[in-house]
Amino acid sequence: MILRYNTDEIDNTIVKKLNINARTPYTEISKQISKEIKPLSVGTVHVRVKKLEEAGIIKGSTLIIGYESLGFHLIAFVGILSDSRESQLVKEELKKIPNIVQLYITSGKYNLFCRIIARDPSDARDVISKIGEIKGVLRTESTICLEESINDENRLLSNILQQHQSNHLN
Amino acid sequence: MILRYNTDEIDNTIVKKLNINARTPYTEISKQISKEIKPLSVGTVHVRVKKLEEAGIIKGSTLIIGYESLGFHLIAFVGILSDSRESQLVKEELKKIPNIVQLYITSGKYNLFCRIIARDPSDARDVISKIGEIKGVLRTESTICLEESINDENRLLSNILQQHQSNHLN
DNA sequence: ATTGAAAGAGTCTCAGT
DNA sequence: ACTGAGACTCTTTCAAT
Repeated sequence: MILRYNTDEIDNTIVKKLNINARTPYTEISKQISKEIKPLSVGTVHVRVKKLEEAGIIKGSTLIIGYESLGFHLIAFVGILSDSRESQLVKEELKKIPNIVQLYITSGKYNLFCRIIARDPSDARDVISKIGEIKGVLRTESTICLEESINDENRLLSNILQQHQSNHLN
Repeated sequence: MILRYNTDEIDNTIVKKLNINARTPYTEISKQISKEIKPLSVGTVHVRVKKLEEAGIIKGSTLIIGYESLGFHLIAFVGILSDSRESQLVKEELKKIPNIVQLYITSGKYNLFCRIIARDPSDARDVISKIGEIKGVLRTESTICLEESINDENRLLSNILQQHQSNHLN
């Protein structure tokens, strides 16, 4: 259940700092906010983080992994056209492929659209073939990435939070 | 500088646990590995995390943000065809749009390919118009997402790490 | 590379405001 | 909603192995 919640400048600062480093100690957040905005105790930082979690704004924390360091150098986008009667089945088969890191049901040219991470062009070809061989998949169209310019899901965050309040939802 | 580094089962377990929750205490990781694999002190967990960071495998940690809770309900992929002589300029202009959370230079049908997060269809339309109005952009093609099935950059991780070693790089 | 210990730092809760 | 204090837990370093 997502609760209504209006964020203020203090929440925004907390989220921004934790977004840069999820292990930032709350004591340090408290110190910095006390200096930059207004005096704030550690206990309050703690309570605020809890509320942001309860509101569904902070869903958790995770590592930023260097896939390059692990030998994965290739990213591609794959549009999939599938038999609409088989779409549920196709989706389940796609979920079995670990290289698919994003998968969306889409409107427009394709029914499904995904982003894959692969070791190299040959590995990518294997993954794309595997997608093409799924029963119900009619056609795929791939876009190979040559260079990553932006990859940061939370890039929007500082812009949203500059508005000093979140939307009201239920 | 990325160093050569071979991960073992212990590194893999550390990465997996931190990936699920970046704030997992090292003491707890140490306890769990001691139970599941072999006795391991907290100090060693600490040293191993540091090495994984130095090797570029752990690049940092971040929050998982609930964009739905913040009023952002729409994801779209946008393929961009641009005048190749202006591509550097187009890229710089695209970087100014905060809704673009992924941006790649690509080969194939498009020169550039991006993924955007927007509040709603009308907001998405504004973002896509803004992209289309950039000098040097010839054409865009959008794919609107109806449903998110997978969105987890680190989904690959458990599969890679099951192999119990990383690739050798420099 | 790993340990165990120790000092310092951080977490988390709660009674009081 | 915030604070400050207290008990507990975690981090981080390091000499020893």
